[in-house]
Amino acid sequence: MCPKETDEQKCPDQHNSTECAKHLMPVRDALDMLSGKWKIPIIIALTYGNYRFKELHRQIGITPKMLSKELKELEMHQLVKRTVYDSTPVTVSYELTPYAASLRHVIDALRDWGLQHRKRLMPKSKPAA
Amino acid sequence: MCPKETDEQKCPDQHNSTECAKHLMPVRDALDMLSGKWKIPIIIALTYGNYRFKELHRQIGITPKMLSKELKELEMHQLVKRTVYDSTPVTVSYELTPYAASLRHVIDALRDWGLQHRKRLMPKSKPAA
DNA sequence: TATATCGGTTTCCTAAGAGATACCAGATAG
DNA sequence: CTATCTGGTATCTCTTAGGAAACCGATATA
Repeated sequence: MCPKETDEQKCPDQHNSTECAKHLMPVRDALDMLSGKWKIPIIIALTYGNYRFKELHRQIGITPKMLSKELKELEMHQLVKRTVYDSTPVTVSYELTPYAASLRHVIDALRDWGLQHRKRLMPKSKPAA
Repeated sequence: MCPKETDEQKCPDQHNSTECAKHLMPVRDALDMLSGKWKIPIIIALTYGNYRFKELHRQIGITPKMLSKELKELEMHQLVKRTVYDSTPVTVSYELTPYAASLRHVIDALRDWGLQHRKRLMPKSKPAA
């Protein structure tokens, strides 16, 4: 999101496109923050407490490369705080910032809709095997 | 989502992984329905009224291939209704189903968070140029 | 001296997402 | 007879997301 906003998306021509961008852009911003394979698992893991890098790596099964990338993004967006302890070997702890709590409502909305949608589309099949 | 659920995601080992999947899977489901470049633009366009295929194509600037794919998915998920009129040439109209209204709350939550997040991260820069 | 730990980074690779372009059949308008 | 409209498909290409594996320097343990 932040670096540049050349993201030119068109829209129905009832409304001019800046008007439309104003509707789309924030949704895109939020979605960019949550989509991808690992953001939600990481955030949910961190709601249960602080974790060190290798702990996250092992526990959610993400490769170090992805984990490093995702954590950097989350930190840039002020959702995660990174703390280095100069123990030996160094340990680095990751925790959610208080601001991250603001995502709660969004994630809840997603989960609620996802739950009822699954029920609607597969009424009697396997209940989350 | 629907076809198969082999999507094995791990999770912090405080909770067993089925427990954790129960948290993650619905969020994934919802996110799958909304992420990607075109779902939201299409849905928002259709909230302003019915559109024919070529109209959507021209107005939101999506290629026919992608549009076709996205509309099929939305229809499969009962969010969009497709109606064929045997005028000449045939016209096909797409509209949101009443069920699609259930997404309203989710999209609003995303937009609200996106708006305040943008303000937080870029307090005084360009206001959606 | 060898091995393991820590938090990453680097390189290589594949699969998926997405764009560009051409094309189709049927009918009508010029 | 040709061009144009419709709702799409098919093919080719490029870009991005993501995984696998090896590696790094510093330190501790065996």
